[in-house]
Amino acid sequence: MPGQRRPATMRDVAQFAGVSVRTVSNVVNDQPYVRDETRRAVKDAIAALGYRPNLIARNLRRGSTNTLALVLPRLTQPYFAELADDLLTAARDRGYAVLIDPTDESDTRSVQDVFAQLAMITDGILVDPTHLAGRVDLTSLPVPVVALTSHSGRHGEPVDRVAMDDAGGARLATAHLLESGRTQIAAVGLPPAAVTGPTGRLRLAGYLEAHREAGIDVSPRRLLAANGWDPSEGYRVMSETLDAGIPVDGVFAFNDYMAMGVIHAISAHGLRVPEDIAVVGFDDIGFSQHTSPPLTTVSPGRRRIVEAALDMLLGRIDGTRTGATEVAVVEAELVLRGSSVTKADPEA
Amino acid sequence: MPGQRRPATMRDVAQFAGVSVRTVSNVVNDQPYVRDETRRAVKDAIAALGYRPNLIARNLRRGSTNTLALVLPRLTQPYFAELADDLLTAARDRGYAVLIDPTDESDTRSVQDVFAQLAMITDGILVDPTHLAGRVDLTSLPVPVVALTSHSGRHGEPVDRVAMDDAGGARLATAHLLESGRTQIAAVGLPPAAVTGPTGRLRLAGYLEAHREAGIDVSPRRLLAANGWDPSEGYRVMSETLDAGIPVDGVFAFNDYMAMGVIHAISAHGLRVPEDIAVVGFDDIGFSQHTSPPLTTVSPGRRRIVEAALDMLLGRIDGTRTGATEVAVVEAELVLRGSSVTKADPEA
DNA sequence: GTGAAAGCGCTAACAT
DNA sequence: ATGTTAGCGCTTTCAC
Repeated sequence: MPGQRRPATMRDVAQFAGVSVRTVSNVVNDQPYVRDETRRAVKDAIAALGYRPNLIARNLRRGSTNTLALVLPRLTQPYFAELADDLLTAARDRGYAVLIDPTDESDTRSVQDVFAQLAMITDGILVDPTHLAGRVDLTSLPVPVVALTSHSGRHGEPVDRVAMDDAGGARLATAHLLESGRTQIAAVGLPPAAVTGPTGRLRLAGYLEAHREAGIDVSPRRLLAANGWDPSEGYRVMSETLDAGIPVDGVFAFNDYMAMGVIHAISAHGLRVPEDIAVVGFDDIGFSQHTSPPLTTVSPGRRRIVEAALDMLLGRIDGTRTGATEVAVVEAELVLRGSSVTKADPEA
Repeated sequence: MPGQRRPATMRDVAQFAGVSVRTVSNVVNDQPYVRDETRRAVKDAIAALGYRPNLIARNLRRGSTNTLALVLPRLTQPYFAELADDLLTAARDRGYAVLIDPTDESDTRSVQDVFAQLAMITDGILVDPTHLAGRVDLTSLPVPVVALTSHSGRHGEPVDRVAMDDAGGARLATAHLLESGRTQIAAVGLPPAAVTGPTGRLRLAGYLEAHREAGIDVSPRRLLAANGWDPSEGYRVMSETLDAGIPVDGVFAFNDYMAMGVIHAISAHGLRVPEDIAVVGFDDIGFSQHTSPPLTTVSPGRRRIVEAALDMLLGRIDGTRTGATEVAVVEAELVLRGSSVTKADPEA
């Protein structure tokens, strides 16, 4: 345990420099009204004493902490890890620290308490609310909240939010499979996936809509439920389907992570991707470029989502954004890769 | 912007309950010396006013924040994401919030400042120091620090640390390949990988040692440098090697994430894993169970690393751990999967 | 068992 | 342009 000496306070600096604390504060906070000479003396004193302003005291006084909270289920979902990474970097570049709070099922705390606590120690909260469905009232917190949600299309939302276009993206993915001649397309990731919520419903809706537009029937045997959106479930569900002899020539997995397991199951059954079964995922996580074959997927525009959400939140915090809650929808994009397009068939 | 009313303070509660703030504080902090009757009255007042103790004020007074910091390069590396996830959960279960600070090359802040700031707003810091090599002095911070490092074998470390057994794990991985009859084993991930540092050196050392023990020569043509430990580099490096016609029948990739790219490159060249080339990675990230084929890898004992580090750090914080710095080494384990073992050949 | 009051280190209103 | 001081909301020493 080093650094034993009591850290220098503002008073120490003032005394050392022969000025008042007021002046030290002015210098530390780059206030204009300080003579250059005085400023210099104070800076010297600061350097001499190794003074650093106590941020907790500043927080108490100012009532703000320069910290944001990010609430999400688990970082083990690569999409969330990459989302968090983007946010961490973006927030850091704007001078904010980020507290990440994992609130999945293993969490025994009261969700409302969690938010109340976070509200007290941060200036604003970003939250992926899908897994909290209704267990928390985000409207009565003392700090602004921006939700990162699915695009439900509803209006008059209780909090600001940035939505990805789940249904639109799913439609793109499915239409792409249909256009390349696939007609027996499995959808992987329906409820009872504990944490699916609206996201799963919307991606299913996009899948259905694409079929409707193409005039192709959907078989309930190819609507596959998963208990969680991870590779093991993708693997299990796909294996069972193939074992059952259900014909499948394409798969739309509701996320990339599951798609990994799907591809694994397909090759374990001696079938080829994409020749026998084409696979498309959702999320465009980093891995997807380097599966074998690389995964065609829907990019939800993660970067833009983070930027938009941060803009909204900081706008609320500094008061430049006022008035009714806003909803921003970020468009999804199809990223074509080898898992859905054969080399001989790059017609897309 | 809801919740307009000024939050109730301890004084409000005291007044409402007809007691002094001292008593309210006693009740809030579960101090013994309060009459049951009084306690009840205070609790009622708290409920009636919706009082919540102001954590910032408490922090200032107590000089502690119940928050830890985790400093690492990027969450885009799945190993770090999973490490962070483990820590977040473990810390949450012990009543600590976690601030994650990404400090990679894109960071323009002074590393020393970053730590000084974090030290001010947290009770302790966990850091993966490999990417900070020497740019920071962790010994003179006002809070305890525990480093999550490679096992260099050195003693008299300046800070507590928990090390994974890089060299031992790499030896296991390589020995496994050699024992299954591979003799032309590429090592993927040598410097100049910007962020490699000791980790890469140690994993290389294990690779070399296994060869020495087996009496098999190492060809420098199969020591492959990477610019970063991600799939695209694994892909590039492996492709170039195969294109150059360098004979390879096994690969030890210094992490799983690169191994994804390696496998991709191998199949893109029309070769099979493991029949033509066996592949082993390092980290045992979640994905590795569901690549095609599943990836044999070295599990560094991530969970145990996190638990040990948290124990150390909290021990220093609450003073139950004192004295000289400690080093804990967590043993690595080989996890056998399909990328190194053919079905016909499960001799391991 | 409870009350009064000091003070954590800072910011900013009020002085001059 | 700078000094003096109140007070952010809490914990805790000191009284009783």
